[in-house]
Amino acid sequence: MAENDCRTNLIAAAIPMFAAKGLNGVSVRDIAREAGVNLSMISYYFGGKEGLYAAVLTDQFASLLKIEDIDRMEVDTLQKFEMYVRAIVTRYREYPYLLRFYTSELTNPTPCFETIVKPAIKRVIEILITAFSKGFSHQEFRDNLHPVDSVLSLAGMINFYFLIEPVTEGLIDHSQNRDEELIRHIMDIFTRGVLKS
Amino acid sequence: MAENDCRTNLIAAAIPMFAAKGLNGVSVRDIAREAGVNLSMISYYFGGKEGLYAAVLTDQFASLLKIEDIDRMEVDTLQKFEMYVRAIVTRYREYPYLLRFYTSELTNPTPCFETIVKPAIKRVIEILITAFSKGFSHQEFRDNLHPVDSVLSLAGMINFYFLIEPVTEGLIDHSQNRDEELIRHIMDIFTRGVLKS
DNA sequence: ATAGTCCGGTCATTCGTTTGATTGATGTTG
DNA sequence: CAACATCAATCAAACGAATGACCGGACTAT
Repeated sequence: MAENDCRTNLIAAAIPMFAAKGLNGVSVRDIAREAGVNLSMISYYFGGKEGLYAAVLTDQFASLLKIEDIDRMEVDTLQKFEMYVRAIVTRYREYPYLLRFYTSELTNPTPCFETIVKPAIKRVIEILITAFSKGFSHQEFRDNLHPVDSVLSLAGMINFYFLIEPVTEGLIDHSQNRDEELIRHIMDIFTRGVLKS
Repeated sequence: MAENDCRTNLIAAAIPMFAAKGLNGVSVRDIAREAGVNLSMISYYFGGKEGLYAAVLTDQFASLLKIEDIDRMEVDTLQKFEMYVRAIVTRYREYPYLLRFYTSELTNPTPCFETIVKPAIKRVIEILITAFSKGFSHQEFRDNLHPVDSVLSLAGMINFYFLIEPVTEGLIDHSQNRDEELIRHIMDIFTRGVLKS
């Protein structure tokens, strides 16, 4: 049997459960049963329920840092923004539960917020601000734009689209088929919104 | 003694507690203690913990329906969008915990989501879509825009700004002083983003 | 009096954690 | 080679604490 099987099974089982109901909405017994593993393995491998939750969050948010790559690329500002939007969409498709942890921690923060979630999100926002400021100093954007507001507008458009899905599932097709159209749409509005004339 | 004092105190105490930690993150004993009220009053007035939570959500989301007014006003489409953004900002200032319930239910839905939260949010989105479609048929907006995507972009910009506050509090001033600048900024990007050339 | 309101106390569950025993694989020693 | 020791991994069982719900009685104002 593969080593660390218990550990792996526990994390795999915990991800969708914590994502759906939050840290306090799931019991360790439910997780252990779902993982097909003995209850005490949670304390054994993770030091307790919160440790398992922290391991899940670490796993999920590690993927977000692929966005670091954008910071190092030699492309123009608007291309960087499109790469960001594309990266977010890709992340949420690869990690269907990431956004749940993202917003759950923003709304009902646990001790993991300060240590895991906030640094990861902050890093992404800072990368966007840096990109915007560079374009701004090159006079690409309108003078009266505020870098943080502008960047948060873009981030809001793409993140909110996924967040609001439980409400809009009857109004619009949220499948992967439409991702390209969505990206084009958001970049279209944002580009015309910030570019000069 | 004021009538319904217990009931009122319980709701008032429960709002910030449920908002901060979610339905499962708070115990009825904590709420009762904070309200200065006997524990059994929760069952007496609300039939249990979930009943109290439902009462809190009903109270919070009732305020959102003031946005219905926008639907009936005889102003042009872009003005309606600005009224929406203004209404959202005003709601979040008057009800500092509304957004927490909003996103908490979107992320970790309770039985209240289908009955209280989803209908309220859906109604607001439909009002925006109606407004957009009207402007669209009047050829105000660019042809290749999708009504739902466009409307969600606007809603995303303003809602995400407040949602992300715990991360950006060091980067930008989130006080009420800057609300007008924020509204102008978002409307600026959105207007240029959707209007014809 | 009596209906509405409030309270202390208690119920059965469920919670997260811990214990002590057992397993099986590996290494060590005579 | 055989007997023993060591170790991490796993298990069933149990722990005490906390949970949400509820009961019967007491208070209060009409």
